[in-house]
Amino acid sequence: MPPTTRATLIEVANVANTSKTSVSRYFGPERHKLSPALQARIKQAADALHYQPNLMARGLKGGGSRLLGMLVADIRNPFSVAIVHGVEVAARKHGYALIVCNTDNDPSLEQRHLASLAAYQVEGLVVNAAGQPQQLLQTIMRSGLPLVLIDREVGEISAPVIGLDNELAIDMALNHLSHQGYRCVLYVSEAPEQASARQERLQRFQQQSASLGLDNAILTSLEEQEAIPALRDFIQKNQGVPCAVLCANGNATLAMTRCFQHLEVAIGEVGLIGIDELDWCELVPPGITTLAQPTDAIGSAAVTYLLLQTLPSKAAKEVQHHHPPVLIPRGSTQLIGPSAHLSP
Amino acid sequence: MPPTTRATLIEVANVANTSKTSVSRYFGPERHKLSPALQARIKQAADALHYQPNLMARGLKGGGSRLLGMLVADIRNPFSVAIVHGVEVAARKHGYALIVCNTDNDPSLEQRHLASLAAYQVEGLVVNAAGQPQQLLQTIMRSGLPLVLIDREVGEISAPVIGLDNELAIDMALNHLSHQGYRCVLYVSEAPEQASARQERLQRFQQQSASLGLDNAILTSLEEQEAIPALRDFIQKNQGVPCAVLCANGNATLAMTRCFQHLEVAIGEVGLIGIDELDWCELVPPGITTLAQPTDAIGSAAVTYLLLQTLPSKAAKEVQHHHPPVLIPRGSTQLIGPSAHLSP
DNA sequence: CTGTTAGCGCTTTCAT
DNA sequence: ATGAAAGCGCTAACAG
Repeated sequence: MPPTTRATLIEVANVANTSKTSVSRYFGPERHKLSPALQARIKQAADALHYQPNLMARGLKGGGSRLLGMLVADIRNPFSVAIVHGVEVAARKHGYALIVCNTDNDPSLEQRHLASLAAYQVEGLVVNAAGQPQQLLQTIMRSGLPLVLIDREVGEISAPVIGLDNELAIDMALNHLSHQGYRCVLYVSEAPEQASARQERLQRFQQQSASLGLDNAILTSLEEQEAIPALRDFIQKNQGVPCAVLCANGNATLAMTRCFQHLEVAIGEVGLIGIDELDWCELVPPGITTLAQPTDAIGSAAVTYLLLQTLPSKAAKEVQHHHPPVLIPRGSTQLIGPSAHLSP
Repeated sequence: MPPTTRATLIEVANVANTSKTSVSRYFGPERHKLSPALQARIKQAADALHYQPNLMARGLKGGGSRLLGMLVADIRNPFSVAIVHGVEVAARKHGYALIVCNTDNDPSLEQRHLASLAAYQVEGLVVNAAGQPQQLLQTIMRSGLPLVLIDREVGEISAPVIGLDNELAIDMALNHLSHQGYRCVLYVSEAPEQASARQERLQRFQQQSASLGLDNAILTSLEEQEAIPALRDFIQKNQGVPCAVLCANGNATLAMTRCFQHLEVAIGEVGLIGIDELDWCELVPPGITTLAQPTDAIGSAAVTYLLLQTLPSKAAKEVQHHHPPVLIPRGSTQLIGPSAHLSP
């Protein structure tokens, strides 16, 4: 028994006593052009040999690889995973398999992954960038490979960016906080350089908190050494005023929850709301209010967009780029205790 | 500018005024056999054309696809993701890319994915099974494709199963609980049929809890309708005796944490320990004790094992199959309050 | 060192 | 309705 031996078209053809062409037709979209008799013979032979068409070889000729590629900045981030899941489901629905590369936020790894995805002849690329691989993406786009960016722009790249409606998200958060009676809010985000979504959120926060008449402060580090004193100062400076913290993403929510606990600040008394819904947000008493991202919709939109580019050059502008979040109110933005449970 | 046009070996050869072979050599492991002058010419031509070798075509001849395939039962489970990450890192280290398929615990999807992974000519398969795709795996193995199972056996398949040392994990949990003063423990697991790891853990629990002289009870459902009354009854029946709950995996920990909160049972007073470390375990007061799985080690072992099978038929039995967990003690197994902080 | 010549497994005209 | 033959982009002997 030889080591790695998969049956080939030819072997099937021989066993079925016919030609390569017919077997090929049998496994392609032209099966109906074969006589029932031949079909039966081929089926039998193929089954007997456990034949599986070799997609690599198929891709080589004309057929295309039926592969989509995806680059993720951090696969251990639940948000990223949710997006991957969305993309994968959508890809499958269209008959594509997905090859996922995780860059662990390493720009050089990102470059290498990008190169190898191209090398694998993927027919489309979904990129959640860690760094700013402009050059590579530029040449990739020029080569005609459909490209979609998730969540983050990359330099001047003119590919569509699909993701959360960041402005809406900030507005919803701020309105909620304001409506719940908080008058002053600390915005917490990772360093916003290099990530357009972070910039958009931050900027909108600055505009809107002002126009809503909310006092505001900003923290752009999640390091405990910075975050803990920042939170403490924020609360002290605003004694008597109902304060809240708005976390720009799941990581920020995690970090700030730790800070609250470290400082023994009562969650809710000082409000806490975060973008990104996480398993545990309902578990940390009294429950953390979140804005959930519609990850499946985003993933699906990404794939739809890619595939549209493949087709005859439809304008393809019908794909939604900015997806609205869903507010999940919990105790962490309940200023007055368990009353007023029915906030809008 | 034609749509999807990647440069080919031949074009590079033409531009560089040389032959296919030389260009091929340049991109293969024999670059050093080319004169510096030729190398320079080729490099220049390749750069100018943005040439990327086509891995599909390469794989077709002899080279192999340099692809590993992985099947995951539930990609949204943090444990699975951690394993994927481990496998991916290890694969990359050996020069392989990883194509990940998520089955969403759907056996029929699992079948289809398995087939397409084979079709993509992956050189090895890491499978975290959802169902029991024995037949397919059987024929896949017979075809000579290296196969490794993660965490769960599949029927009679004789592939190695790599994962946690389940018996050790249960022993560690029970010893810890016992040492902390708990005398009676409820074991919570999802339905153990179909998943060998669950069976092993459950069985070991039954043996060891008995031999340690601990009272025990078992719950094999995470549904609130069953779990809440079960937990309540368990506590009531053992009033006066220090009770604890042992969760067989992350899902169980999540579910039971909800139950504790629902019933307003104080975590710690009734102990709580779970297999699988999760982000939020330190956040739910007073912190939930866990046994962390060494996911990177498991992923790495899986890849190592696959690759060993590829090589000359070394016995390859040196790969570790059962990996020890790491105990992370927290407040949830602190029976007496914040004293005795230095448990072993 | 470099080029020539066969294919790899499959699809696809173009005949029959 | 079926088959023969010509590649797809690349690697791998085998000459020079």
